[in-house]
This record gives sequence, structure tokens and C-alpha cells, in this order.
Amino acid sequence: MAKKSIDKYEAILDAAAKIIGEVGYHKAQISKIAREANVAEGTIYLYFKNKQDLLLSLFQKRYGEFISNLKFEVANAKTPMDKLKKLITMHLENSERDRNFAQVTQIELRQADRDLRQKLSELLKDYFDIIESIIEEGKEQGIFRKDISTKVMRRMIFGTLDETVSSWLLSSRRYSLSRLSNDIFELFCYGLVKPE
Amino acid sequence: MAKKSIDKYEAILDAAAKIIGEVGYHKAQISKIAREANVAEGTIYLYFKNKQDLLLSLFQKRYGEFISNLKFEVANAKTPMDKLKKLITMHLENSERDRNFAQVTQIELRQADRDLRQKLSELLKDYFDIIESIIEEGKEQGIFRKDISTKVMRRMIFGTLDETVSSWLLSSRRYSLSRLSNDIFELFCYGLVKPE
Amino acid sequence: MAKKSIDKYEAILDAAAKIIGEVGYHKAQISKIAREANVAEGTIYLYFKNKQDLLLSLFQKRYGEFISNLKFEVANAKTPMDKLKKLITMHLENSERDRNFAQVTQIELRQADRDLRQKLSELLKDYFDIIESIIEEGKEQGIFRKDISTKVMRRMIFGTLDETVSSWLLSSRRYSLSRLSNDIFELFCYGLVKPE
Amino acid sequence: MAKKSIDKYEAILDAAAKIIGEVGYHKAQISKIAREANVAEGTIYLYFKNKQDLLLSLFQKRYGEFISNLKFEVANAKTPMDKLKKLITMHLENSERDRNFAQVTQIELRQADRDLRQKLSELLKDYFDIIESIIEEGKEQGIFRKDISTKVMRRMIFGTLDETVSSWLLSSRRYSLSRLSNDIFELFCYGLVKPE
DNA sequence: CATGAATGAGAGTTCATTCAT
DNA sequence: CATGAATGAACTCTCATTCAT
Repeated sequence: MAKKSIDKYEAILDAAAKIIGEVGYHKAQISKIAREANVAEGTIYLYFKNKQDLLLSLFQKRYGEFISNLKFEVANAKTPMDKLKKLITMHLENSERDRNFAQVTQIELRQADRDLRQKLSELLKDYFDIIESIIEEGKEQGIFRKDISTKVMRRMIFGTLDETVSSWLLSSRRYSLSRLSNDIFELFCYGLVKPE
Repeated sequence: MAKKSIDKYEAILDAAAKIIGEVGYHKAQISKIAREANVAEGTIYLYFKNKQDLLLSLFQKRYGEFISNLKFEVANAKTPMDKLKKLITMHLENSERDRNFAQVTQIELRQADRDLRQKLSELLKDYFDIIESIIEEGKEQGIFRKDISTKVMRRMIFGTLDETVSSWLLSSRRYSLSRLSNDIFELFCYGLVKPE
Repeated sequence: MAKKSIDKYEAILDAAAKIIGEVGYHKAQISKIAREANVAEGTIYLYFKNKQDLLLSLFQKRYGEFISNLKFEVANAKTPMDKLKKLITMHLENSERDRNFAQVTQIELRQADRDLRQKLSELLKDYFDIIESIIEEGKEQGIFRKDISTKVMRRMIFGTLDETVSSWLLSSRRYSLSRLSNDIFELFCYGLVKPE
Repeated sequence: MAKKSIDKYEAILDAAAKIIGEVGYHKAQISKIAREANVAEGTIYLYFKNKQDLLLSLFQKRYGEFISNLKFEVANAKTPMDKLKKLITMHLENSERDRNFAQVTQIELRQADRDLRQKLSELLKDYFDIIESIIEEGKEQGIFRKDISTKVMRRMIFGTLDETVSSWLLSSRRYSLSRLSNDIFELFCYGLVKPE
């Protein structure tokens, strides 16, 4: 029984990710998600308070897993540079591996009502914390410049990764996303200007 | 009186920008936009084919003006560095000046149905072209590095600006956006790493 | 001026007949009728109280002319048989000549709201009277049978002509309508059964 | 409980027949039909694709039943004369029994958009076929005259019955419809002209 | 726990009619 | 008389949510 419930819970989340990824949050009908999950419409409301809660749970679960993996890997990397490199790689690889995850994260998060957006940004907060702690560490070790605020740097890092994935999604994923890691890392570290 | 008065057209666009900025495209009811514009609901349909067309026109007009200003200013700047600087400043200042514009641009563009997104991204194309031409010029003049593709660079620039504005919007604009220009410019040019 | 008014009045009626004939009363928009008549929408309301009044006037005018012609011709025919023949011929020829008239008469009259239908059937009354007086005359002269009520006979005559025109209209008028006069006349007079 | 209960389906059809019969197709609001059927508006869309589909189904069901009864009775009648008599009687009795059916059939069918009319006339086709086959049989047996086309005859029969019912409906049904059967039959067979 | 038929508020859009010019 | 931009009531259809079974 307990097992069965968890199966359904997962099935609904998977179905939601698929449908929302395909048609977007607003056009994703509960009835379609139910059908995709092989579940009755009413059943969804046994596991989730409402449609918004479903999206929230979806994001929470998927992003939560990603964040905890990321934390682990970042902790294991030695230098701030290594940590940054790892973060870029994982962000891109994860997006590439799970297209629905990326779609939902990138596109669907933006819409949504005030309060939903608020809740979602709380979830993002964890990710931001990881980025910022890497930057702080780099600054402390004298590797990263201190004349620019950590927040500005964090926005560059997240914004660039975000936009990179967005572009890739809109391009119908015709190229390898994760292969861009090195260039982006280079850009982050040394900027546009030719050295010397 | 000019037929289909331009005043009304503008009033509707303004009202749409305001309402959409406040509650998002999907929750922005035609009836509310009409009330905000001091116009009957039916009147909106004299000026716009439908709700989607209204959003499209809104973006087209606002973004179009911005783009043409941007083109002019960028053309007048001497070096690629100056041009890049100008672009950053204008992006942030424009967003700061017109909150509704920024809101719509940042948030609402992402949602929307497949075909709307398609049309909107065509409009963004112009902006991307400007950014990319600055980069190309910098590469040709030996100022910017050539070992990283222009597209990757463009995504960093646009993504960072985009995320910076998004953050500012979500923070309820408690700080000056345009004052960040210099730092962002520095970051773009020289990266995170402390020189020497 | 007076002349001009009459021109517009006529133009609107013609336009209404054309548009209604094409798309039906309910789908015939005032704006389209106005455009067809080269007149502003508001102008229509200078000549007609409302849309319903326009249809009524249209029918009144067209049917009125037809009825008065019919009366004249029937009066000139000698025998009840000749009169009946004339009536059949004129009904079919008139429908064939003016497709819009037929369309409106046949199809559009049926719909309409309770009260409109009431008013229209008053107009039909004149036509019914003509038919019934022919029948009565025939009965008096001992030509037509007296064991069947005049009303029943009238309904046969009108119903048959009506259905004949309806069929022709729905068939996209691929055959000559007026050429059927003789057969219908025969049928009316002697019925289906083979004589002897 | 049967899914999408047949009861509700029937209740909606009955309500539709009643409301449409009262105010006509165009003025028959879904909301009123729903109220009459003791059903929510949305429920109607569980059973019918849209308003037009509801009308179509209504006609299909009611007319379909009538046609199949008619076929049975006509097949059981011996001579073409008996068959014709049966057809007249059933047409009138059925209309008299179910006023809504008659109303919809007579009045509402005529209006409607091009495509709806097309679909409806396909349904009428079955009725026409029955009439025509009776005529053909009569011709073959040497009972009916062969010098007039079957189609012309069919239009007389259908047109007369149709008009008879229409008249009766407009008269607010102040007389017995079915009692007219004999006279109409006589008229069809022998025509207006007094024998001898 | 599970179902899915039923609900009904809500939203976009149309179009006959009005009225200031 | 004429205009046509503006009006806003009205209507169909959608879909998240509920609840009796």
C-alpha cells in the first residue's frame, strides 16, 4: 500500500514534468496529467493540494535532488576554481540529461502568480547560496577579486547558465550543452578581454 | 480626430503593460485592462486582433523603441568596449525607468504558447544581433579573445543582464539598478579572477 | 436630397438581401451590410429601426411587389385553372430570377423570433388570400372538388411550391426551376393516380 | 452507474428540444438548456461537443426513431396507396404528439449555418428516400402516373406535409392535425379537380 | 485510497446599437 | 442627414476542483 502510494506520487510528478514540459504550466490540464500518469483526476488531489502545489512539489523534488548532489560534489572539490567548474558542469549536464526538468525550471518558473513565484525563489535560494559561498571562498583565498560584490558575480554566473540552457531549449537542442562548460568557465574567470 | 485615435491605442498599451506587469499575462483580464485604460472592452478589439496580439504589439512597440535607441547609441560609441558599456547602461537604465517594460520583458516572455514565444524570440533576435556585432568587432580589433564562440559570449552578456534585472524586480527594486553597470562591465571584460 | 435618401434606402435593402442571402440572417452583420451598401453603419439606423425592421422591410418590399404583380396577372386570367397555372409560374419564375429573394423568403423567414415570425406571416397572409380565392372560385364554378377544405388545398399548393424552391436552392440551382411549372400544375389538378 | 448516465443525456436532449422549440436555436442559451435539464452548463459539454452538435444529436435521435418506425410500418403496408396513407398519418400524428419535435424540425432546420444545414439535409435524405420508393413502387405497379418525375412528386408530398404542420404550429394548434390525413391523402391521389 | 462525472465561476470575443462630431 | 468609433451586454466554452460512490 505504502509502496503503491509512492508509485502514484512519482507517476504523477513524472507525468506533470512531461506534460508541463511539453505545453507549459498554464496549458497543462490536470486531466491530461492524470491520463499520462494512469490515474484518475481526483487522485491527483489526494497527493497534492492543487495544481500550483503540484508544480511546487515537482520543482522541489527535482531541484532538491540536484541541489543535494551539487552540494556534495562542490564540497569534494578542492579549490574555488574547481568548485566553480563543477557547478557549471553539473548545471549543464543535468539540464541536458533531463529535458523536462530544464524546461520547467527555465520557462515555467517565470510565470506563475506572485505567491508561487515567491515560493519558487525560496527554493532557488539554496542554489544561490552554493554559488555565493564558492565566490566568498575564492575571495577569501585571494583568488577572486574583491572589488565587485558577490551578488553581482552570482547573478552573472546564474544568469549565464540560465540563458545558456534557455537558448539550447529554444534551439530544439541541436548541439551538446555540456560541451560548453569549459568556455563558460574560461569566460567567468577571465572575461572577454584578450589577456596581455 | 484621427480615426481610431492614437491616444486610445497608447492608453490601451499602457494599461496592458501595467496590468500584465502586475498580475502576469494569463491573469490579466481584458476587462481589467479596459477599465485601466478607461475604455470599453470591445474597444480593445478595435485596435488589437486579440489578447495575444495585444501582448505582441506591446512588446514590439516598447522593445522596438529601445532597440532603435540602442542601435543609435552603439553606433555612436567609438570602441567595442565603449559600445559594450553603453549597452549595459542602457539595458539597466531602461529597465529601471520603465518597470512595466522590464516586468513584461523578463517574466512574461517566457511563458506563453509555443507560437507566441516563437514570435517574441524573433523580436529578441534584433537585440542579440547588436550584442553579437559588438563582440565580433572586438574580436576583429584584437581586443576580445577569439578562442570562445561569439554565441557563448552573447549568452553571458544577455543572461547576466537579464538575471540582474529579474533579481532587482523580485527584490521589489530596493536598490539602484543602473549603478551596477560599472561592476558588470568589469566582470564581463576581466572575469572573476583577480589580475596578476 | 429626397432622391438621395431613397437611393440609400434602396442600396441598403439590396445590400441586406445580398448579404442575408449569402450568409443568413443571424450571421449577416450590420457592418457588412453597411459596407456592401457603401454606407456607414449608423446610417442604416436612420432608415430602419433595427436589424429586425430591416429584414421586415426587405421582405415587405420584395414580397409586396410580387404580390401586387401576382394580383394583377391572376385577375387577368380567365378561368381558375388559368389563374392557378399563372400563380405557379410566377412563383417559380420570380424565385429563379431573384435568388436572394428566394433565399430570404424560404430560409430566413423560418427562423427569427416569435414576434418577427408573427409579423412576417401577416405578410404571407396576402399571398394565402390569393391562393384561397382561386380555390374558392374553382369550387363555385364546379371545377374543383368541394369535399376538401380550402385551407388544406391552399397548404398543398403553397407547401409544394415552397419545398420545390427550397430544394432548388439547396441543390445550388443546377436545373431550371420554372420548367417544372407544368408538371406541378398537373399534379395539383389531377394528383398522383393514373387516370382511368 | 453507467458512465455519463443516459438519463442526463436524455434530460439534456429533452431540455434542448423544449427550449429550442420555445425560442429557436439561436436564442436558446446553453445556460437555459442546462437549467431546464437540471444540470450544470459544463455538463452539457461532457455529452456534446458544442451547441451545434447538440442540435444535430437532437435531430438525429428524434428523427432517427421516427424514420425507423416509419420504415417498419411502410414495409408492412401492402399497396403503395396504403403506404402513402400510412406515411401521411404517421407524419401528422408524430408532429401532433411531440410538439417540440415538430417545432425543431419545421422551423429550426431552415436556419443554421451552411455546414449545419448540410448535415441536417443528409438526415432528411432518409425520409426522402422512403417517400420516393413508395412513388416508384406505385409507378411500377401502374397505379401512379409515370409522366411526372418522382422528385417533383416527392416535393409535393413532403412540402404539403411540412407546410401543414407549420401552419398548425403557427395557429397555436387549435385543431386536430391528424384528422387531416384523409383529405390530404385524397388530394395527393386525385388532385383538386372534381372527377368526371 | 481511488474514481471520474459533475460542477460553475470565469474569460475572451462578438456585434447590434448609440451618439458626439 | 451622415459618420464610424465606441460601447457593453451577452454568449459559448474551458477546466481546476469536488464529492458521492
